Amino acid sequence: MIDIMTAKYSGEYVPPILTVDGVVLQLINNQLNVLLIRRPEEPFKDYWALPGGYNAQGETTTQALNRILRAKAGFSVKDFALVEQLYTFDTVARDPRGHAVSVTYTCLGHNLAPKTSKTTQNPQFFPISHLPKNLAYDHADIIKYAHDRLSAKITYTNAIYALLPKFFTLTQLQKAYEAVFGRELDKRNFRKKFLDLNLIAPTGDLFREGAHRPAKLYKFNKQHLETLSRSFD
Amino acid sequence: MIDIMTAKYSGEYVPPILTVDGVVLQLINNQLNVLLIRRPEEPFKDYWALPGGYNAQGETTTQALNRILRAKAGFSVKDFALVEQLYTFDTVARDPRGHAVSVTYTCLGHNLAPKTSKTTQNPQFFPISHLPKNLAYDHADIIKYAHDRLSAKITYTNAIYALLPKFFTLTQLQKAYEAVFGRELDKRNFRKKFLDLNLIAPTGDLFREGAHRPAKLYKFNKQHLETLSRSFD
DNA sequence: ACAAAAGTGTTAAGAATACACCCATGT
DNA sequence: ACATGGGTGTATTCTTAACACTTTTGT
Repeated sequence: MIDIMTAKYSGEYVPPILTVDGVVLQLINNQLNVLLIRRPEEPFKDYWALPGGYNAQGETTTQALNRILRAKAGFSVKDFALVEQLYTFDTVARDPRGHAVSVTYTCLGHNLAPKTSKTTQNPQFFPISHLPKNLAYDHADIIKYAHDRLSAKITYTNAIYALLPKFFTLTQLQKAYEAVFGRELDKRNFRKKFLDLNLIAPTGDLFREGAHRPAKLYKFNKQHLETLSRSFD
Repeated sequence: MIDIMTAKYSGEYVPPILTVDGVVLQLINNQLNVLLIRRPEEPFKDYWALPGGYNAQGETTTQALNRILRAKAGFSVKDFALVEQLYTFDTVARDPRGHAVSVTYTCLGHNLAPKTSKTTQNPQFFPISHLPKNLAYDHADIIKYAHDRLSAKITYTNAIYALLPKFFTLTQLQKAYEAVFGRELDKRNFRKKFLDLNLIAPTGDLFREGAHRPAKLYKFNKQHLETLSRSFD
C-alpha cells in the first residue's frame, strides 16, 4: 500500500472517481414514483438508472447534483421541496470503469415534470412498486434504501410536506402517508393524531371536485424540515 | 463549467480530494468519550482533530478508515463492535488545501486503548462534555452530529451493545444509556421496559464488587445491529 | 450494625386502536 | 333520490410515568 501522506506531498495522491446520484421521488396518482434515465452508453447501455455523474474538483456534491439533474433530466434542485443526503456508497466492483465512490441524495417534490433537451437521457418516472427489471448497477438497492429512509423520516419529521402541493386536503395527506408506508391508515385516528401535531392549519378555502361534499384545504405551517415532538404512526 | 463526461473520456476528469474521518466513541467512567489526535502539521498544527486522512484510488472508504486509524491511533476497525457511516461533508472552505469531500464514520467499542507507534499522532480520548477548545476544522460540529445520531440510534436499535462489555449488569446498561442521553432514567421503569424488549438474557453469573449485593450479569442475544419493534425511551 | 448498590410492583395518566354513521355536494 | 367522498366521537387496550422500600453483600 502506498504511503498516502507522502504521495500527497510529492504530488502522487490520486483520489478515486467521485460520482453523485439523485433519487428523485414524487407522488403520482397516490403512488410513490422515482425518476430514472435510460443510459445512452456502456456500461449498462440501455438500462434504466438513477441520474448520476461525475463530481469534479471545485464542485460541492450538491453543485454536481444540480448540474447532473439539469443535464440529464432537465431539473434544478430548486424544483425540489427537500433535498437530503442519503448515503455514500463505495465498492470497487460498483462501476466497471474502476473504483468509484458515489454520494447519493434524495430529492422530494410535487408535480415534477422532466424537461427534455439535447442532453437529457429519456427521463421518466416509474412507480416504486413497478420498477423496470433492467436497472443499472445496484440502483434497485439504492431506491429501496431511499424508500425505507423516507418511510422512517415521515414518522418523526414533517417531511411529508415535500411530497404535497402547497394546499391540500386531509385525504390527500393521508393518501401520501399510505403511499410511502405501503399500507392503509384509519381515517379518524389519522386525522385526530395529525391535527394534534399542529403542523398544519386550515386555509379557510374548500376544494371541490366531483359529486360530494367539498374538502377543507390545509397548508403546512413550516415548509422546512422539523423533528416532531411525538412521532407519528 | 467543464463538460464532465467529455473530460472523463479525454482523460481530463479531476476528482476532488477525498478524505475519511473516524469518530471513535467509547464509554470511560460512564462518560461518552471521543478519540482525538494532535495534528503534527499545518493546517491546524497542534490542534486536536478527529483522526482522518486521504482516500486513495483503489481503496474503499472503510479500507481507508482502517489504514488511517491504524497509522494515526493504532486501531484496527476490528477493535470496534460497530462501524457505521455517519455523513459525507463537503465544502470548498473546509480544507485550506482546497476542495475536499470527507466521508465520516462512527466507530463504537469498549475498552479501547490507542497503541502508540512511530506514526501515531498522540491519540487520546476526551469526554464529549469537555472537549479541548482548539479543535481543528469543523470537527466539533461533526462530533456533535455523531453524538445526536447515536442518541437517536440507541432508542430504536440495540446499538448500545457496542458500548458495553460482553457481560454487563443492568446498572451498567442503564448508565450507558444515561451517558449517551445526558440525563438520568428511572431504574424500575428502565428495567421493566428494557427486559420486555428481549434483547438480553441473564448469564447466570454474578458480578461482585464492593460491600453490597452482587448484580446479575447479562449478555446481548445479538451482537449485531437490530431495529427494535417498540422504540425505547 | 452499617453502608452501599441490587432488586422489585402498583397506580394514574396519556396514547393508540378499533369501529359506524351522518354531512354536503353534483348529477 | 342517489352516489360519492368528507367529516366526526367513544370505549378499550396498551404504554408511559411517577414513586419507596426490601435484599444481599463486605467490612
